[in-house]
Amino acid sequence: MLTTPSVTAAAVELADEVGLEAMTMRRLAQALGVTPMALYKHVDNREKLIDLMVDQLVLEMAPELGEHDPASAAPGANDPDVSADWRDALREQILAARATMMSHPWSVEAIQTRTLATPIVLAYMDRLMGIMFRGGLSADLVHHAMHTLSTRMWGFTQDVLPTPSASDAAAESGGTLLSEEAALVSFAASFPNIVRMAMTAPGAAGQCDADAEFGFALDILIDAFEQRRLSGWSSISVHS
Amino acid sequence: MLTTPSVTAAAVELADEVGLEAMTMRRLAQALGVTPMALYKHVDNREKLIDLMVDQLVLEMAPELGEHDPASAAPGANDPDVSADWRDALREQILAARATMMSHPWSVEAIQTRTLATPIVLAYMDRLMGIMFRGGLSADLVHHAMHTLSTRMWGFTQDVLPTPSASDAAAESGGTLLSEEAALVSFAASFPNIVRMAMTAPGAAGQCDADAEFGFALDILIDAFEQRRLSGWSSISVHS
DNA sequence: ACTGTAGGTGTACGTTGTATACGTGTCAAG
DNA sequence: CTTGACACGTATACAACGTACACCTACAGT
Repeated sequence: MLTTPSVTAAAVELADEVGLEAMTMRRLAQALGVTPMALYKHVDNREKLIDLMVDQLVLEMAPELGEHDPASAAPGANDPDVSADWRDALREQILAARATMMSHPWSVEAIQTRTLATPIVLAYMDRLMGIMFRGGLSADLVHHAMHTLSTRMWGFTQDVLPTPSASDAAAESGGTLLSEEAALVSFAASFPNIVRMAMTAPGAAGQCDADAEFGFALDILIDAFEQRRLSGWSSISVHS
Repeated sequence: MLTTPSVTAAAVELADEVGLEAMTMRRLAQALGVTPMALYKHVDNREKLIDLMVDQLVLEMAPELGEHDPASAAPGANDPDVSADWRDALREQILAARATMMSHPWSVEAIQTRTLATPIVLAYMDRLMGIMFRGGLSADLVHHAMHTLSTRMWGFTQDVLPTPSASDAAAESGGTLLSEEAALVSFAASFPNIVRMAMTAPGAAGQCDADAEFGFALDILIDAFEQRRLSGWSSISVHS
């Protein structure tokens, strides 16, 4: 028999295989050996289903967030231990998120298209804020930090650095057909800085280490937050 | 008569009004007083059309990038003047991008879904890198900086901080119907840190100043890059 | 035994992107 | 002047999508 969790799990599995866009209600139904409309007895619609998928992801990376009983839970029950520095705790949590997200390629698109947060998502964010509060950050700073982290709090960044193929450069050169080599020369003339970066940066000639890039950026942010905590930063004094 | 630029311009205008998703080929054709299939004489398909729309946006915010003649252009022709500090130049460029992007709400979604960079997009990135190179950053650091900027180099960040309504909290409390007030209490019990942040942070009670948040984050990053430039940072020494 | 309901099916509608075939006006070559 | 190719818009059609609606059917509670 179908249940909401079983449908969600199947949806996750299907999205893992074929991607989010190709995870259609019809294909999902077929994968479950069932009629498309059967899904709607357990799921409001496709959007809500994706909400559920994201929830499952969050639970996968932080199972504690599942036992969520607002009535009986003591405040702060979500909060993980922070014996060490809050910075380590935050980094660790975010890298855990990253590990999960990276194993489900569709999660990036899924999260970016969510408009409303589910309780589980809220619990995750609450946990992140808890770490910062216990680290001594002001509410003001926590607020700015959460905005600054943006999608990085989910362990990913939208990569916006394309690796254009040589054929792109060829296509770009006014329709003139060029050899691959000539195309590269033309490309270098047009975008000298891109070429300079690609040729000179260590490891950038091949593909770069996404984890290292992520860690680089994350450390910058966390260190900046700590620095502002120490100096008693406040958004008010900054106002123009 | 229809032309590729006129179709693109109409698409931008339509997307401005109804959003990217609602900018369908049929509606666009109707807006142009033409049959849907007529568009395909000037545009490969919907995805490519969105590419063109993004190009138009980039040209809107940096018209110089349009005169792009690889054969005759001297290397560095794209590069803006950097009489002042490279940091100011970079910030200025990115804030200019932000101004354009914010006036076209669909641009965020559009950019995030692009997979391949057009020459104009490459020219924009090349220009950003040029600013950094002329500021004295190493290729290594420029590379990391571009990754770290991520979508922020386009002047936006995906906001991932929801403002859940009270009804969400009610819906979340096990299906029990609660008064709005009771729902808020329940919410506070479940997500103490979110509530603490919302109640305490200046301006966070209402809605927060997105421009200020963006500037806060951007300054953190730019300052961090400068700091690493000064200390002769290299990615190699960092490797675990 | 009766009846409501949970959970599945079947059919159908409106909407999407776009392939294919068809016109028709313009302009260049013979 | 004719002709024929080509650029540009049209008409029709298809496959796929999400999902509303009506229906069946088996089991639970009275």
